[in-house]
Amino acid sequence: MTIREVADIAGVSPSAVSRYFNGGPLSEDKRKKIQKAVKQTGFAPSVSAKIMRTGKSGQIGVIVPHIHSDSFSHIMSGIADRTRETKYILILGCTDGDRDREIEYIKAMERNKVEGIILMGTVMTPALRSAMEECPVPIVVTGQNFSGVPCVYHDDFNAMRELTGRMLSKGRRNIAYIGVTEEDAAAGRERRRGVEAAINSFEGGKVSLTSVTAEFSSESGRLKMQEILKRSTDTDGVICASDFIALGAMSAIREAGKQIPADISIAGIGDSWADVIARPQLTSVHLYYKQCGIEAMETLIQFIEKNGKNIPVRQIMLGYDIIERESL
Amino acid sequence: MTIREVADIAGVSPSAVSRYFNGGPLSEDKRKKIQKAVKQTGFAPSVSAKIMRTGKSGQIGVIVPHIHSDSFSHIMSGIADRTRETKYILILGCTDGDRDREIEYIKAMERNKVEGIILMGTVMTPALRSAMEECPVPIVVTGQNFSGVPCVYHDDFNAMRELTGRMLSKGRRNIAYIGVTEEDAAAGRERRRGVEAAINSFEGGKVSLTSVTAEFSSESGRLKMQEILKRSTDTDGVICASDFIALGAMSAIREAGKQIPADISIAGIGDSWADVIARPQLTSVHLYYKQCGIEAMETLIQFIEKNGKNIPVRQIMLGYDIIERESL
DNA sequence: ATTGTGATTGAAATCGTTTGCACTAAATAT
DNA sequence: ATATTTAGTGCAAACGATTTCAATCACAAT
Repeated sequence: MTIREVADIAGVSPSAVSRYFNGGPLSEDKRKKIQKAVKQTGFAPSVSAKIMRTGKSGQIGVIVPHIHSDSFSHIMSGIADRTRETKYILILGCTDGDRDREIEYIKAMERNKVEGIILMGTVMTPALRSAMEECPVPIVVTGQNFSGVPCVYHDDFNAMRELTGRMLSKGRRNIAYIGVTEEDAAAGRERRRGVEAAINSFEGGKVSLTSVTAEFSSESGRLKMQEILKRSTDTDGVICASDFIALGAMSAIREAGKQIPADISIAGIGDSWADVIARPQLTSVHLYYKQCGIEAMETLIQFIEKNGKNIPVRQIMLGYDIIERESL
Repeated sequence: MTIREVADIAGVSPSAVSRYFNGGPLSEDKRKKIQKAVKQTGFAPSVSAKIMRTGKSGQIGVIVPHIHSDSFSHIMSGIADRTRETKYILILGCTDGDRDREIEYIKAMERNKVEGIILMGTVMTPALRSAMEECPVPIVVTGQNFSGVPCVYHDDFNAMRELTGRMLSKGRRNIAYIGVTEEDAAAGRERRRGVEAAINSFEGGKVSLTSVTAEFSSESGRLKMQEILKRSTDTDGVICASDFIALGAMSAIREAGKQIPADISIAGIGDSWADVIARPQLTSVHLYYKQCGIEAMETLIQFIEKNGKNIPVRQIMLGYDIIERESL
């Protein structure tokens, strides 16, 4: 079924039918006739022909490291929500944590004529930066503050600073921090800096800090906590760079026969739904993941509609909420 | 940059360049020249022009109710994994549980010339069935056994039957079942039937069963469990239609001052990662979600390549593993 | 009666590929 | 030596929309 056939049935020219769909000048008379023919045939214009002619695809690409993952899937959900209110459709690329694939997807999406890309950021490499610079379509990054690039991210630094401050104010003085790789600027560097800032600026007495680096998993958190408990027996507070890690660390603490929070208090970040399942319930920081997705989409759409011109790079930092539960 | 320009640079005809990419007859000489020109210009053929001409888009649509959700995101992850090994790209439609949107997406994807669709099934309505029948591209359903439609799903019935049997064999005789709406054939009807089958065929003595229906959430599980505890004080075993529900129910049991599993044992299904976070750890049934996604993609590709002709409808039922933990 | 105005209208060009076809030249079979 | 295949080649016609442009028409103003 083509626009020509519909035109024939309605007794008008193809141009008229096109105008019917895209809103050019059209008499009421023909509008009616076309409407009838369209309803009768169930005709819908071919998207690819439209792309060909106009160069606009109505497609937006999303690149995500892992689609299962509390944070990414919530961001995704925000993106999908906002997308639904628009004319755009979503193309998904899942890298499974492979950095080369990230770049491949940018190029593949470019070839598919997406109008914009949302990249859920993890680590920024030089190769990625140049791929982004070469990319002719706008890219918005989530979860990371990549300099010079539009992005929507969380206030990881202050979230961790305040969280740590909260722990210090409850009298804990021998803090352990279980972080993640510094390659991840947001979850790695910023969060660690937040913890350190809180400790360095604390004026209520002497405080010690031991830091270790873990993977993004519960099991890794457990292992690292075991190490810490073996090394420094006086640890009385643990801050973790993710809830996964924290929940694993809780197991280790319990296995070592210590009470939470009596002997050791602990907190994570991410406000995972499992936090309230754990006993004691885990104190955490709520990050606005879904909102992050919505704002990213918003930013991208603005970029696309304004053709990326005369519009300053927008970097949005979202706030956070400390959710105090039993573990602190 | 078009195929024509590259052809000019390489000093050949556009046809030759096309054949270079798609593998028609081509002399080694020209192949070299074209390769050089392509590398030099970084040319990649326009996808939409290709779609226009061939009618094949290389796109596969995925319709998902909620992208965050342990089960759906794992299926999605399987789909993405398998897709990566193919020439296809993924288009995502997230319905947020809206059934009308499910149908809208089928039509929208059809318009976008996807070559096939994977639909993560929840409830099959007459409207959905007719939308699927009218759809000219193949559709594979996951998680549900829709009659006459290719699908990949789990053996919900036997999973629950065996799980319940396991509980009975540990001496529990007053079973409560917290299910979900029967509209969902897999999670609702099949799982309930499995529980009932185990109880009806049990020959080791008298067994009682009380059933209630909950939502798919932890909070709902907690509320329903409170009801049950109020109603029948002798309940000594609880089976839940999801891990979420079970984890919520555990809270209620604990709040009522009962011990798990001493007073009441409990089990769920889904093998969520939070099961091992909970105390006691929750017994559950592992379902092969990721594999489900992989097989769905596999089935769909076969359908597409064979043009959907002369190929019997494939309905794949995947097995399960009962993961016995502390709560049983 | 003539001209000007503004709204409709359809013919035709265009977007960037793929592919059927006709054709050549070389290789093989008769 | 001739006939037949075979591989390689480029021309030109699609694919199905949008959009420019010139033509048409009704109507008002001169």
